[in-house]
Amino acid sequence: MARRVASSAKRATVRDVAARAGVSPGTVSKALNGTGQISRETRARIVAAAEEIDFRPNALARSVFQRRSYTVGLITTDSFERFSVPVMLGAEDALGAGRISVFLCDSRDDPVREKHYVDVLLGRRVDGFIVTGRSSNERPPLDVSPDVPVVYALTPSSNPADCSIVVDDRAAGRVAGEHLIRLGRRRVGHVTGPTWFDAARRRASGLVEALASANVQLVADPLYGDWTEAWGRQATHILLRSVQDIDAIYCGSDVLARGVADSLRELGRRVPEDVALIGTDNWEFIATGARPPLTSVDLGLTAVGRLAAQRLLDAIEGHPHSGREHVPCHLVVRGSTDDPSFG
Amino acid sequence: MARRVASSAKRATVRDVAARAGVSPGTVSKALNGTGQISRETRARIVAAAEEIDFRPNALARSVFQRRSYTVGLITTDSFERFSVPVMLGAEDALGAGRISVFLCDSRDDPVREKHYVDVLLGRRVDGFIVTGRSSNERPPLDVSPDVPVVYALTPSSNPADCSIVVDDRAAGRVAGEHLIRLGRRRVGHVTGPTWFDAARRRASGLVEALASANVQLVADPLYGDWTEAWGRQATHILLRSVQDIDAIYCGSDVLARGVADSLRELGRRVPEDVALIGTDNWEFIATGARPPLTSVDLGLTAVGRLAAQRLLDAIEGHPHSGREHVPCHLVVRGSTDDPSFG
DNA sequence: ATGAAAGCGCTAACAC
DNA sequence: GTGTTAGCGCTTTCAT
Repeated sequence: MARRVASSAKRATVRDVAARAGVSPGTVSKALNGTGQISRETRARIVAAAEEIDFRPNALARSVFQRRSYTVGLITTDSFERFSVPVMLGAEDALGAGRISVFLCDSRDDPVREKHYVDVLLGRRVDGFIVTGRSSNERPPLDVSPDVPVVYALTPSSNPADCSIVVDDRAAGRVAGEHLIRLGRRRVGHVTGPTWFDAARRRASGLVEALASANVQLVADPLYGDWTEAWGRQATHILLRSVQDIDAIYCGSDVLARGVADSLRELGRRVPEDVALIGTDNWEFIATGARPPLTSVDLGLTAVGRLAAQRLLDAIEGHPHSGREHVPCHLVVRGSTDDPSFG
Repeated sequence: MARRVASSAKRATVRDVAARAGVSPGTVSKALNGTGQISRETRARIVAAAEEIDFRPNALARSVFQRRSYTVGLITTDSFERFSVPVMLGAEDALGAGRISVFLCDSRDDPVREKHYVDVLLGRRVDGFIVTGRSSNERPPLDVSPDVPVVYALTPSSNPADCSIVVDDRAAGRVAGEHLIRLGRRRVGHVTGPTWFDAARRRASGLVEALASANVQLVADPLYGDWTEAWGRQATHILLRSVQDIDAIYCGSDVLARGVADSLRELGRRVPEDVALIGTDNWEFIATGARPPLTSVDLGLTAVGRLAAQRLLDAIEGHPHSGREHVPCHLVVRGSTDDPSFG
């Protein structure tokens, strides 16, 4: 007693149930799992006995010889920030529905921590891993034997053969551009994050592409900066100073778009009447809090997580996927492009 | 072969190591765990053999008879939003350091889902649970047998005997009030969230208390509304219309404070020169993005998670804690109260 | 339809 | 020091 820690209170086992129901342990197993042939009556007796003593089969013992734990490791390099969270949510949701439990690991972008987590979880015999992070930039593959399924979500593996589920940044830019063209805007500017974010460059090229289809060019080179409201404000000043008749701005993030919206208002331009404004991420909180609420491209982060989970389950079942897969994005229209006077 | 799914590739066992090192399985166990007496030489041989075949002990098998899994369940009622995330981060951090793995569960505030998760994790023989949520409001206790340790983080159990780690909302209001008094402000207003948030009411009373110590009263009743920027803006108009010489506003959240800051600027009041402004939460992103950056009360959410983990570990070791424990908050001073001209 | 026995991978107690 | 044995809780042949 004194040698046992508090948590290890003995719980009911198949043997207890067997004794109570007057059968053998093997029979209990069959009855409760629906395997083998059991008479209707004994099964009822066994089920009753199990409930009476609150029997809960020990999943660990089962996993030992099933060679499967029905658990997966979810590794985020990025202290679950704004972007990894929806991904994790989607993954957890999809896995939980399949009765798979999820181990949460925050590697903090530290390879040593990551290795540690992988080792521990391998010891726990996880069936696979989902790896996620902050950006669309590539990351080195997880260092595990090839027979352990791994799916990368949001942040793809640098090995193109690995299964990676990512957002479609290029399409995001395109969707924004097409919307602006549809609205009849022709003097379009672009404000975004740092050039070393693949996402920023891809969104820009998607935008350029969409505009080109309508024979429109950006009024100025994309303004690359950092992902802050302050840069959004500053970039607006730069843009308006150099371009007189700008009538639309697409931003690489909602945060940037907020900064832009604030500066536009202060400079006397009306949104959307004078300048239509589109953000990216569809971060509810930011988009709806802005004045006016922001039209934004939703990248489908939750769907990324959900799909990653699906692909991982497939791989675990022996049907691995390979290569990168893009999740479609979609536009969410709000006041910053939806001019009520045109309604 | 065909009957095995991909993930169940056979991994090395103690027996394999034993064969390779020319010893018995029992000896391998002792050598690798540092138990029993083993000659320096054989141990070296065993360790070498283990590494050669990449042996990783099966934690599940070990847990079966150790009656401990070294895992805990982390249940959030709240799709890890802004408030639960730092808590979870802190918990994961503290537990990971103690070689405990964390199961992530998003109950979405649905009792049925919660029960499901608890059942599954009990089957996995978790050593305990941490339960977290969005608000400071009480929640019903988790429905598990009393010998399973549970710690509530952020959202306390309605049973006061349960171990709950919470933020100190009253102190938050007090800290803000004391800071304003120290700055020489005497005409203080308060804008906050809905009355049915315990946190809102407690912060208000803490503020009132601090002001009272300096013989100061609020210039108007606290303005209760919702936790949005829009309400922050609206409340500012209300306040300024009814009170002429207001010189400070404390807000129940940073989001509210942002709305207030925007309206103050637009109404021609300078922050902090004319009106000092304090928010709550210290949400980096919001606080630093505001103009000027917001002074804010940091509630210590990460510390809540970390402490909850610590308390849970204690309980698992047989030293349960009982009752509510408050984590101290602290003020983070930024431009909205820090008038450079007084520097 | 049910029971007995063997075994998953690991460790602890007891021999030698 | 090291090997042998038994057993954690569960499942799965194989008898009966």
